[in-house]
Amino acid sequence: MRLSKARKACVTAMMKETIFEAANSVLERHGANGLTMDRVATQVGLTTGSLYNYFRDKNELLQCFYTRLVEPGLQAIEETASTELPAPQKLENILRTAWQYAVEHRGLIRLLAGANQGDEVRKEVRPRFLRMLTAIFEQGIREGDFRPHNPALTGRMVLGCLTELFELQAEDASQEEIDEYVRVLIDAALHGFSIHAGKASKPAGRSRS
Amino acid sequence: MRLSKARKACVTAMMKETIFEAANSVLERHGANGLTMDRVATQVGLTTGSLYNYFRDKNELLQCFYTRLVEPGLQAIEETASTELPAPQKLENILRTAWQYAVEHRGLIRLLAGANQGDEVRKEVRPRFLRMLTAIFEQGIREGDFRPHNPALTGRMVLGCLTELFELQAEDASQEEIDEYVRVLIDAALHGFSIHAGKASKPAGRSRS
Amino acid sequence: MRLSKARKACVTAMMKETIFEAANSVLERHGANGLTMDRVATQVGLTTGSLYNYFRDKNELLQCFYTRLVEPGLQAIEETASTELPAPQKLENILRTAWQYAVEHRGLIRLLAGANQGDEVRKEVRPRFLRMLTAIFEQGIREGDFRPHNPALTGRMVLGCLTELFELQAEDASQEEIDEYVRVLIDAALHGFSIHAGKASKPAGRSRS
Amino acid sequence: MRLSKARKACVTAMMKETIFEAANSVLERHGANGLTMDRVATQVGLTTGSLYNYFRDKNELLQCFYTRLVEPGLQAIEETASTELPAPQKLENILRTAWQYAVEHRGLIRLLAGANQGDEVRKEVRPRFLRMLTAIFEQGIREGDFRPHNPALTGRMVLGCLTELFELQAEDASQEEIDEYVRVLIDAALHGFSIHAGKASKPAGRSRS
DNA sequence: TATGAATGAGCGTTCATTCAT
DNA sequence: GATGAATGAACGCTCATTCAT
Repeated sequence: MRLSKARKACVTAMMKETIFEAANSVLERHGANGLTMDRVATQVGLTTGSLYNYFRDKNELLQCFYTRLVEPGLQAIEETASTELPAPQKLENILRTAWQYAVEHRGLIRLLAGANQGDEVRKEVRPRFLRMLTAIFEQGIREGDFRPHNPALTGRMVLGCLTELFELQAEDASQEEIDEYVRVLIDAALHGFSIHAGKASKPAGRSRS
Repeated sequence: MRLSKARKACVTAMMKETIFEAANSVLERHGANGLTMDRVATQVGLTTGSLYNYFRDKNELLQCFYTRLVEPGLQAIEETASTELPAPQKLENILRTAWQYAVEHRGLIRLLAGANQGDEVRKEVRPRFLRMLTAIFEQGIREGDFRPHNPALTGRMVLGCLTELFELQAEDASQEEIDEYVRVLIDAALHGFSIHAGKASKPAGRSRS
Repeated sequence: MRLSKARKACVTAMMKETIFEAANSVLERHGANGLTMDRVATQVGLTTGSLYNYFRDKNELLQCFYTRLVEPGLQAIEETASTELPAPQKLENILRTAWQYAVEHRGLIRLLAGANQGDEVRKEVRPRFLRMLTAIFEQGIREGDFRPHNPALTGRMVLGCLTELFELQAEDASQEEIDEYVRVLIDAALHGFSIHAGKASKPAGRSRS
Repeated sequence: MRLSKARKACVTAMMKETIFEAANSVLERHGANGLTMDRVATQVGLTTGSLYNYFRDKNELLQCFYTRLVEPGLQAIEETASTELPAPQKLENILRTAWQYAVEHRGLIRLLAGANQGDEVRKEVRPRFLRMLTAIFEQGIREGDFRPHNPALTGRMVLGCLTELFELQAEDASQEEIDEYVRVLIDAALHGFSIHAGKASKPAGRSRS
């Protein structure tokens, strides 16, 4: 009896997972506004009504994206951000971690990009992300890695670039492209593109060819 | 007879314009998902059905955003881009022009930000914008203003930053904030934030004052 | 143009009336819980969605019962109650008026009897009716027509009897039966059924101590 | 084998009882329209599906209210009614018994008051109650306690007043109020409220014939 | 017999779209 | 051309009911 109860809970949890992944996949294919309970159900091979055995309502399913993806993702990233590394290194790590996340959960991005549906999720994610990036730029300035500037704005920029990174991935870019994107972004953040800029930092090689 | 025909065409065109502007205003107030034919009609002072005398369907109305806003906007920007200026200056001009556009057509941004509705429009705008930005970076590299790098990627980044600029405006940021954002962005593009960056090349202070 | 606008308003009003009557008839046939937008629509010969051209939502349609039936009905009855007649006569008039109303709007009663749907309506009607009946008994006591007693309770009783009157009508009772019911009710209110009633058998005080 | 069969039947019967009581309690808490199989199951500690081992469908469960509550209640009342007491006394006893019942089974009243759900139950209860009350009035008339009149109608009235009594209780009236209500009702039935108590108002005619 | 997962019909509601006038 | 009434598909959600295990 007790076993079966535990088993049930487990099965239910797995089902929630399955449904959630179905939602994710629907999200990937149809975007935030195309995320229909019906489509999700079909994707799992269920009827619409059955979903409600696992989620009280659509919102709870959506919340799931937050609980299962956003929250741990953000935490992972925030962990990265709370290391002792210098700001530029942190930035790179964060970008890579975020991108990694995006790769594994392609649907999430479309939800975050969506207009109506994931509003509550997005409302949470953006400012949190922004705060974190801002903090990193603050650190960079404080520690002398970055020139003084308004870190809230640069935080924003990186967020924008990150969004584009997701877009890149949505377009099925290769791993190499992604890698390069991150590299170039970090590089730009550090030295910009002015040719006079990195004289020393890029002693030879690329800069002149 | 021919005259009346011409007049008719003209009147129709004006009406389309009116409707389109109504849609724009609805977009501003209610966002992409709140853009219903009904609301548009009410805004113009027509009936829902009447709209279909001017636009085959909602999509065609949406297309209008492309024709009337995006297209001229892009053209303005592309003009800016086709001047003889050096790339960095172009970049700044473009950003300012784009931002100006966003200010004047707040609805457009909400459409582009929306998930489903303006998909086709967005599908057009992005690559074109991207191409242009890429070209500028190519120019900058060619002319020795920028270090060699993959310009398609930097174009993307700027596009991302631009999107954030729009977001900034959507949050009702002040003119000063916007200005600063653009300045910082240009600055970053040129020199990055590394404090060691231009050690010699930038002996004193900020690059842009 | 102006004419057509007026005409439209008129036509709309008539349609609302039609729909409302359909709702009424659905109510009669299927009871409060069977009052479906779909059924109403079918009854009118429309699609469900069309109803929403006339009523914002189901609740507004329900409100209509209050506005069109309950309110004027109660007002008519309250007018009856505010005349200069002695209480017993008022009582009779009220019962007759109420019954008249019930005859003309059979659905209303089922709504009032319903559990969920017409809750808001009923929440208004009962206390108002109760207050009125109570007032009449108060008057009757004050003017010496009725023996002193708790008029709130007798008000309740009459309300209960009235409900039964409606039930009677729901069972398709004949006019004669109804008439008799009212007569007997009035009679009972006045003299009760005790055969010894006025004899003097109750020289002092209450019958039951 | 036979024993186990009997035991089985017994266990089943007890389970039905349990479920029924759960339904009752759900009814009390959530009203007629809130009576869902799911809630009942939860209340018993079973699964929804299990209920169907004991009741073919929801209706059969509802029927149970008739068998277990209404039937014995009516029988108790009918017993009261079949005593040798004079009609007025019977009336009072019945009212008190009915009220007692209502107190003990608050759920039942909510079911009877509900619109759809308990329809079949109500369809049974009303006429039976009516018949009984009618019989009492017949007796009263026969034995000379009541003036001659149509007893079916007065039965109805008392039924209506009884319903209001239930309503009173649903509003959480105090025991005193209830008592007073019954007292006043009996009083009214006997003597009405006319202060002249019929002395002159009914000089001749009906009262004696 | 209990379970619990699944069903399917139904509800209220929205909205792009059509069409006779 | 404008109207406005009507449509129908879709959506989120509920709940009685079924059935393999």
